Amino acid sequence: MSTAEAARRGVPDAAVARLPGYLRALTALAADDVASVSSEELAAAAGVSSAMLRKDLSYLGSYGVRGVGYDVERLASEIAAALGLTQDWPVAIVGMGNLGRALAAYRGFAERGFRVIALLDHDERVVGDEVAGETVRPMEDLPRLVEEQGLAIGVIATPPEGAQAACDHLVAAGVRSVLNFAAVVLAVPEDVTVRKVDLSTELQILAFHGHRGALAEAVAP
Amino acid sequence: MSTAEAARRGVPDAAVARLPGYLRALTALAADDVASVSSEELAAAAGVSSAMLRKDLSYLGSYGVRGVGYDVERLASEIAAALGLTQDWPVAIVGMGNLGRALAAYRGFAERGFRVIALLDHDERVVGDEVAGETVRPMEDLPRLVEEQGLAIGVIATPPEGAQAACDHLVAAGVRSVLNFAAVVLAVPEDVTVRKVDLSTELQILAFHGHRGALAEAVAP
DNA sequence: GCGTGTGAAAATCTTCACAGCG
DNA sequence: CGCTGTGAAGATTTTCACACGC
Repeated sequence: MSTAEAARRGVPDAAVARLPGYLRALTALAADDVASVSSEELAAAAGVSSAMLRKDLSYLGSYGVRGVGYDVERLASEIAAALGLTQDWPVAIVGMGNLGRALAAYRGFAERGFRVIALLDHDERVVGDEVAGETVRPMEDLPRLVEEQGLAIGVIATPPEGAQAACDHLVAAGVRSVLNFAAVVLAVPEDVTVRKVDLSTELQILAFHGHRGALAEAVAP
Repeated sequence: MSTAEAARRGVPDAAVARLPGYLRALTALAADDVASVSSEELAAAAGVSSAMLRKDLSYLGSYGVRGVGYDVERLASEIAAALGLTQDWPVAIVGMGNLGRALAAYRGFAERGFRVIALLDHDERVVGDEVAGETVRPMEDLPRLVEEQGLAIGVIATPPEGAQAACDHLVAAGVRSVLNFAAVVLAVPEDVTVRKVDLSTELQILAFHGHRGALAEAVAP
């Protein structure tokens, strides 16, 4: 089974969400010149069970050697291929407030082919500003960025009120992948994928667990 | 069934993860002076199905009225109680690099009882700096922050290399909830809850879907 | 009548455990 | 022999559909 075939079939969402973790662990191993790794070792490095790791990898194909393990380089490139990281992913950040500026300065994008090609804001008072060495552009530039530079991913870092409008602009221009940092639910056509990153939600989930732990302790100390 | 009882029993993790979304939608409705809402309406606002919303709420108790819907204020306070948001949650941010500084300046924490009470860094050249109006403290202050100020949540914004050490410091001081922005898997005792926020993982998942969409199109246009 | 609350069914995800292959 | 790959079992999550109570 080729990687392309595997990708075309259904790799379960839960498995896809773990692939970046495996890839990171493999990259770290490769940097330490480790050539081969067992499912047990790799699973430990990625923080999952070995059974789950093997099952996840089986959705991509059979890239291990029984009785031996996985070739680190080989497996890393298979996972990268499955995730679509052999191509370039031009990214635009929309919304140049506190968060947008922090993201623009963040170097984490550069890895793995995610290239920030534009910073945008709908506020004409912000357009033209210099942020992280780039000039902030108006939203009207989006269609050209998609057509001429293959813009594929939009990052929304606007205040909640402006997020849906920003998203609509991105979608209208042809962007089909959106990473949303704003605390709102975005409405999009079904061929558009949205993922949400929300600090406040994460803190509230932590609060639940902290709270629950305290309760459990009070009941059965 | 009281909220405390419900919290003590198992609310499924998947349901807990959605409660903050419901709470946000309810807060928005309350701000618009909406007094009552149906599961259909609230579900739409939170981006889930109405069946799922009702099931999730049923884990907390029966706070709706058949044939009518939910009282917005009442439901909001029940969910807040279930999440443990009636108490204060002092937060410390560890790591004053780019990301840590952005988080320190971010106002989103202030909501819902999450109060940033300290900014820390292990680098003595950074300790003493002024960030967002606060003086950066050394890691050694952690035990005192836990004892004297009830520090409950640690946010790790260090580079990957320093994340495990930062986490160990937090755990040793008695913090049992950690929000990890560093791209590593943290090892913690099992009574500590860790949640991870990772830009790079999210982008890779988006790449998978973008890639997959393109493949599907190539096969069956 | 209407919309909640909930058993039961369906779908999805995780773990188990071992056959199979190098 | 050792470790992968995988059916089958088990657990969890989501959806369905309708009884129930205001």
